[in-house]
Amino acid sequence: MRPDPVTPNPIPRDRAKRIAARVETWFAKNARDLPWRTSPRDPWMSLLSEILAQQTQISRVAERIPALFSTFPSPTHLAHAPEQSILALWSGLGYYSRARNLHKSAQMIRDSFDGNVPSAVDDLLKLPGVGRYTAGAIASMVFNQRAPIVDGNVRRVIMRIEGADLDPANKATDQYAWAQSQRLVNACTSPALFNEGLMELGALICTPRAPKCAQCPLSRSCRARRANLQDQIPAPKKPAARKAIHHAAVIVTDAAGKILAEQRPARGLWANLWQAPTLESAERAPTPRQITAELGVRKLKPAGHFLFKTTHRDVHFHIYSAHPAEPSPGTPRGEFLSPEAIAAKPLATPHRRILLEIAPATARP
DNA sequence: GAATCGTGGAG
DNA sequence: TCTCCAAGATT
Repeated sequence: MRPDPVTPNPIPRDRAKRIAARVETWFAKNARDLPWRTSPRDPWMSLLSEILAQQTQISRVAERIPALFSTFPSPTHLAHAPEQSILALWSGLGYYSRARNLHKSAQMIRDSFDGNVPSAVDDLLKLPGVGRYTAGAIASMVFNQRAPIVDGNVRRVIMRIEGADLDPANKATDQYAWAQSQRLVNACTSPALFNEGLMELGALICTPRAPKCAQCPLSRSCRARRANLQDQIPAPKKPAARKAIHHAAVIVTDAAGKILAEQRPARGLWANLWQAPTLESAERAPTPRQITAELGVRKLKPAGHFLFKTTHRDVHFHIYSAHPAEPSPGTPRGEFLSPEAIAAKPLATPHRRILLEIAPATARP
């Protein structure tokens, strides 16, 4: 950390009141127009937007909310729909466990909360996929309760105004942020206005890089600014090491032009999503011999390759085309589907390209 | 409790 | 191109 760290102290009550009032005033004038910011707020649309917003930029959430909310206008609608239907709408968003948890949450809301999104933090925490932040966000922003929230924005704003140059990897830093968030929300006038305003301030003004201190309503109270440390707080986290892995994806086309697709395992990367039959290897690319043996296909032909990067892996995709083995004893995992049926499946993102772009371009029998 | 879970925007 | 990280949660 910095050679001269500032000691973290609880925000005094009068300072907290002053800061909260400035945030509320600023937010009343500077709030973005977002689909879920209706008056009054719809609790279900708010929950949808909060789940979507986990580790996802707000602009992308705003794009997706209309389709999701019109397809599932209430928890009950989603509770009665197949899991695949929400997964399909989630395509390309990442963190697909959010979609599966949301489906379970909708059923829990239907069965245990009379179809209404609960308002108490303790009840919200019972919903799968709803953690401390999301529970506090719904309780405060929708139901105006004095619940603290800490997301990336709030953590950054608090650390800066307090000049708290703490190790982001340290668990104590998290506790510190939650404690300060609680003191601030205790001192504000409207928890709904203040909490959402604090996040908005972090998103628009107190940004990770090049914060717009000249426009900030808290600049005079900001200790990082006073010490010209706003660019060093918070300190960056260590990047996660990425591992290379090889996937051999095989486009199998039958005589009728249908394409083989299989569902991925329920755990791990792209859990439950669909893909072209795939072999994975940590060391090297699977050989044609391994592929034909494992997948029970014939006439294997190379059809391209590309690199797909995720946070933790560099996935080298080796694409092949092939025909089904005849007769069928070895006939592979998955099922033959029309291109239209495949397009409607929740596809693992790289397989969207493989099955919808590369497959039509490969030769057919 | 460290590792895992995606994808894309912004600089 | 490369880094950082986004309205975090789960195991």
